[in-house]
Amino acid sequence: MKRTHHCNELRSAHIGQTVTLSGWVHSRRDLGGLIFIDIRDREGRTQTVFDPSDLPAELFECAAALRSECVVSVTGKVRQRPEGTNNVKIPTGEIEVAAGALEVLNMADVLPFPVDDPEVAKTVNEELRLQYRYLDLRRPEMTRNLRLRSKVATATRFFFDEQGFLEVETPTLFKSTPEGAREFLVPARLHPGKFYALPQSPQQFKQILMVAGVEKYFQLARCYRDEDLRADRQPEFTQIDIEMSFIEREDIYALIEELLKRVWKTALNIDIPTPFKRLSFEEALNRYGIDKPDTRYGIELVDFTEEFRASAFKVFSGAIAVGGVVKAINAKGLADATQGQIETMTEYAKSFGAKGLAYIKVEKGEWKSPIVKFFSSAEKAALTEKLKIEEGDLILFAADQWLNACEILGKIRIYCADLLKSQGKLMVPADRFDFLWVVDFPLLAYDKEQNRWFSSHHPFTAPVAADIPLLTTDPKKVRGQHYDIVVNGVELGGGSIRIHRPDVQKTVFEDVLQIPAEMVKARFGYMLEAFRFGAPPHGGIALGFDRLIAILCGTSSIRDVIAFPKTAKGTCLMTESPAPVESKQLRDLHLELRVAKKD
RNA sequence: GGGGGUGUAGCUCAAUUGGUUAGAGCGCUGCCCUGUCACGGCAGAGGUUACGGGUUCGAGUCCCGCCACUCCCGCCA
Repeated sequence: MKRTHHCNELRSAHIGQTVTLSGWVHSRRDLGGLIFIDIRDREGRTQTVFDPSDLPAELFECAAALRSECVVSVTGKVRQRPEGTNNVKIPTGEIEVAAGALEVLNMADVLPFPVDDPEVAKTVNEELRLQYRYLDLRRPEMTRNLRLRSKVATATRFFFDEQGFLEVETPTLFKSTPEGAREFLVPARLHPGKFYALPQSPQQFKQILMVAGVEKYFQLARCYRDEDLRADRQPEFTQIDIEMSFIEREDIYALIEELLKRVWKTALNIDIPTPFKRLSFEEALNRYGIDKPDTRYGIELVDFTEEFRASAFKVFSGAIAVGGVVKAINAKGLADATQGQIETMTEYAKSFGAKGLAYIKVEKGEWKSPIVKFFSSAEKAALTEKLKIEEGDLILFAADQWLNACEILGKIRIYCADLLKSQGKLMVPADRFDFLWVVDFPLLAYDKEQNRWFSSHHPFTAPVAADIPLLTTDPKKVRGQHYDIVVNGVELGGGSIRIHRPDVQKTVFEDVLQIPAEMVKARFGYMLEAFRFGAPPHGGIALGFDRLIAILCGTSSIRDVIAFPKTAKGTCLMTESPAPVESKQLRDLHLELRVAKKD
C-alpha cells in the first residue's frame, strides 16, 4: 500500500507516528519559506507541511512545483499544530504531517473548473461537469451521493435476504413487446433481420419466476426506455424490482413500508412512521389534481359544481351543463401576484388545455376580479366559506370535464406552491417526508384516437375480483389491483397484483385490449402457456432506485446520483456516445443505413 | 415533434438607448513572503461575445437561421 492512513484518520492520538498519506493536492499555500499542502482522498483531507530547514533543497523545490490535483504520496511525522493554528473546520485540524519525503505519483494539468471550492463548483455549468465527470465526481458532494447510493443498495440487499428473497438476474437481451415504452433494439448477428430488445422492466421474467416457484424475487435491475428524458428520467435506470407469490395487496404495502423504514434509517438516521396514508386515485385527483400529490402543503382543490350549476356566469354553468365541474384553489397570501404572474399561470393552464384561468385577488377587503360581477351573493358566500377566504388570498378556478379541471388546477397548485416557497411564504422542512399509497386506479383508460381501451398500468394487472364480469360489459368501471408509492409528490414506484389465470389474461389481451389472437400468441404466448402449468397467485412492485437516492440526497435531478448520466438528448458528453460505426460492423449485422450522413 | 430559459476570458458573472480599446472576482504565469488553511503582496498573460447570415455609419446588445446545455408539454404499457 502506498498509504498507512487515509486523509480523515489522523488525530492527536497519532502524534509522533510516521505515516504515509496518498491522494490529490487539494490546496497549496506557498508562504515562500514554508509550504502547506492539503492532501485530499475519498475520506477527507489532511495538512502536510514542507519546511526547508529540515528538507533537502530538491525535495522542497519539488513541493513548490506541485499544483492543484497532482497525485502525491507524502511520508512524515504526525505532530501537534502550533498553539492557535488549529483548523476547526476539518476533523484533522488539530494535527499536521511534517513531510520528510514526497513522491509525485502524477502531475495534473490546470483544471477546466475548480473542484476544491464547493460554492463555485455547484454553480459550474452542468455541460462542463458531465464532460469532465471524473473531476465532478471528486467533489465531496458527489462522492457523498455515490457513497449513499452504495449504502442503500447494500441495505436493500440485506433487507430482502433477511426476508427470504432471492436476487435473480434476468436477461437484458430480451425481445420486443411494443405495447409499452419505446424500446432500444439490438440487431441479432446470428439471426439476420431479427432483433433483441432491451427490457423496459423485467416484468415478464419476474412473473415467470413466480411460475417457477421462486416465491420471493428481487433484483436491482437495469431498465431501458427509448423515450424523451427529464430531470427524473434517463434512458437507462435502475429499479428495485420485487415479485411475490401467495400474497395480497396488503402484503406488498407492509413489505415496502418496512424496506423504506430501513432505508431512511440507514441513509438519514430518520425514523419514518408506518403504516403510510392511503388515498384513492379519485380522492387524489379531487383534492390535489394529480395522482402523485405532494401533501406537505395544503392549497387543496375545492368543488363548486353544485353552487354554480345555475350561475349567471355562463363559463361556469355552461361547463357544468355539458357534464363538467367547477373547482377552485385558494393560494393563501398570493393576492400580490403581479399581472405578469397571473398571465404566466393562465398561459401555463392553457398549455394543459384550459380555455382560461379565472381568478379573484382579495386585497384591501375587496375582491378584484374580471368575473366577480357575475357572481350572486349566495355564490360569493359559498366561496368565502368553503375556501376560507381572507385578506391577501388568491383564488383560482378551473371549469372543465372532471379529469381536465382537476389536472389543470393540480398543475396550478404546484406552480403557486413553488411561487410561495420562493417568496418565503410557504416553508417545507427539508427533512419532512410524506409517504402515501395511491390505490384504486381504474384498470383501463380509453384512447379516443385509436378508439380502444388500453391498460392504465400494464396488461398483467389483475382486476378487483368482483369486477371481472365487468371487463367485457363495462370496462370503465373495472378497478385494478394497482398501487403507487408516492413521497413528497414524487412517484417512487408502482405495482400490482397480477392476473394468474390464463383465461382472464387472454380475455384482457384479446377482448378488452383488442390485440389480435395471433399477435398475443407471438408476443405473450410463452407466458400464457406457462400459466397453464400451475401459476400461483402473485404480485409485485418496482421502485425507481435513482429517484429514491435523489430524494435521500435532496436533489431534484437523478443525474446527480448516477455516476455517468446522459444529457437531455440522450448523449454522453464524456465518451461522446452514441457514435457512428464502421460499415463492416453494419454488414455483420445485416443492416443498411438510410439516414443522410450528418456531422 | 412543440414551448420556455441559458450561451461573453480556464471558471463564475458584468457591460446604460445600438456608440471609445468588452470589464471584475477566482484561476493561471512570474517575482516576493516561515504558520497558512478562501494565505498575503506586486506585476503580467488571457476574448472569433457558441456558430452562420442580415439590418446599421456602428452590433455582445436588434432581426433571421443554426448548434449545445437545461426545464416543461407530448411521450414514459
